[in-house]
Amino acid sequence: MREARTVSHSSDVALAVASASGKIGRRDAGAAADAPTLRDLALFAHVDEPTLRRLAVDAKVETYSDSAVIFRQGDPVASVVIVLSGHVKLLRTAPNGDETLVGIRGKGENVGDAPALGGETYGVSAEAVGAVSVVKLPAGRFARLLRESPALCAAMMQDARDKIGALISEIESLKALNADQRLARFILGLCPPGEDQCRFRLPYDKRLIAQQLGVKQETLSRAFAKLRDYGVRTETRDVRVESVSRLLAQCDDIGRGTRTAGGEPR
Amino acid sequence: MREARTVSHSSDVALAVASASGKIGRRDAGAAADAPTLRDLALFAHVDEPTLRRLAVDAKVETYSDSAVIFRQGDPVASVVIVLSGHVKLLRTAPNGDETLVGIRGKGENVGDAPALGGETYGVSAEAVGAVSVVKLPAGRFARLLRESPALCAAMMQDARDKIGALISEIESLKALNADQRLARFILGLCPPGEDQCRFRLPYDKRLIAQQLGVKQETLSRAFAKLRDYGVRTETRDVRVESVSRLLAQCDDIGRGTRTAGGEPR
DNA sequence: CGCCGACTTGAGCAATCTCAATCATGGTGG
DNA sequence: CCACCATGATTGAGATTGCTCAAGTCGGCG
Repeated sequence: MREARTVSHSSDVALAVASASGKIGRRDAGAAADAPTLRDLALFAHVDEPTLRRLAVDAKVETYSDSAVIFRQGDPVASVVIVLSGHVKLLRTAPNGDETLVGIRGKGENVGDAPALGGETYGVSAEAVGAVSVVKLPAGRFARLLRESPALCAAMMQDARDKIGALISEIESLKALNADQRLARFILGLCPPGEDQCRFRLPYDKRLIAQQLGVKQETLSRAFAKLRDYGVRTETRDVRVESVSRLLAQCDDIGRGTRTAGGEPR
Repeated sequence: MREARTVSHSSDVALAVASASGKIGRRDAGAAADAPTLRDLALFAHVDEPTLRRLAVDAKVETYSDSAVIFRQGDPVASVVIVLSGHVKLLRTAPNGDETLVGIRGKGENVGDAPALGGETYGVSAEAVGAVSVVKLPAGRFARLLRESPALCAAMMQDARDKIGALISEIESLKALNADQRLARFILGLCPPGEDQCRFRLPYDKRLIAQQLGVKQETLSRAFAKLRDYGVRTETRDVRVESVSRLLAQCDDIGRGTRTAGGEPR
């Protein structure tokens, strides 16, 4: 029940779009001095320049502090929200008040869907996980441009396809995998590609990971413990995977009770 | 003609569509859904006539018998498939061969996503549940028209939004509800709106329902048994719900173990 | 130094799965 | 018309997984 209206900062992004300003791009522009912020987003990579320029008008960058509400399920869709830094969690609230985590969006990801012309409402609530900054593009203008720019349309369609694919994968996970396997898959998804042995930091705390995987925190903790036997070592928030390929191969084994622990053939 | 192994019938739909003005609609009393027009599909309700007409060129109606494969995960996307009658199940196959049901499409529903321009592949397999007839629209032409018709684009975008919303609801179900509650919700979704007491027939067999809900068949059977106490009576495939509103209200109760709720001993 | 939040660990219990047997039901061939 | 089989559905009993409740650890920070 925090209602701090925790937007701590809000600024025009138009400037940033017209001229890469360090504050937003947060990377030394270098040769890409005229590469606008919106253009940097993978989502808009192939969108035509004029459309992007018009999108940038009225675009705003906003920052939120931990647990701040970005929009609420049921609110009229006012803007397209894209994460610039930090993570945003998506929650679905049931009629009885229960909240269920239904997704987490990170850097570069579109938090909602493409807006329709008319007055629709958000199907989920979005809330900041730690400090977050986002770009907001007014929904009305966005919807209009959507009708005029096939490239923008294609981009949003691709985004929708990707989202659908990801959601289907999650359903598959929930239906077909047990907690240990889901965690293994989650870890594998975090490993940088290329190296077989790797080391990285969890993107957010374990409580949130537990919700994402659809298990209780205690169960997640035990799952982490189990994965130690499979070459996944964690200390607090740092993870080291001894062999990505091996973990991937053993994914099926994990979760089959203790019977084949030692690799016993039957 | 084509892989006639499972396809028992294939015909041009172009005629039917070209004369969308209405005469073809229900020309003969054929068995299941014969030669409907594209315009009759809710999906295309607001698409402009010229686009629809061009879509209809090369459109085919095909029928499949039980368990026939309509397309396979990994296959290049050849067409947009829309169900005319019967049901189609969507399966995701894991690298280890496990198949998981990730969706069921019924009459009027688009089986896949909007096709992209380039060579993408299906992310799931589609298989007939009982006898099925579908319209197939060539993917290439569809993708092209998508770029030229904002109305078609809007229609597909809305379809994507709906799908995403449904998938999120399913994830919410899987994460937050137990088997009994999921079944209750499923039943509620089948009740025709309006009446408080109702009676209907399950759309497919309980085995499939179990997969859809992510439980084993035995568990589903016990869940049905439990719902009897809440006014849901089933005999084989017919269902009678004594009070939809009451069931809806009790949805939370169902599944809270036997401890709370001065409940009923059986 | 002591508290707090995040995490871990333990013990018992509830939900679900597994294995197995039984029971309808419908179709089929004799 | 009936014995018989195939399939789906139900039911029972025991094994597992994951949840709940309850401590206990750990690291950081005022």
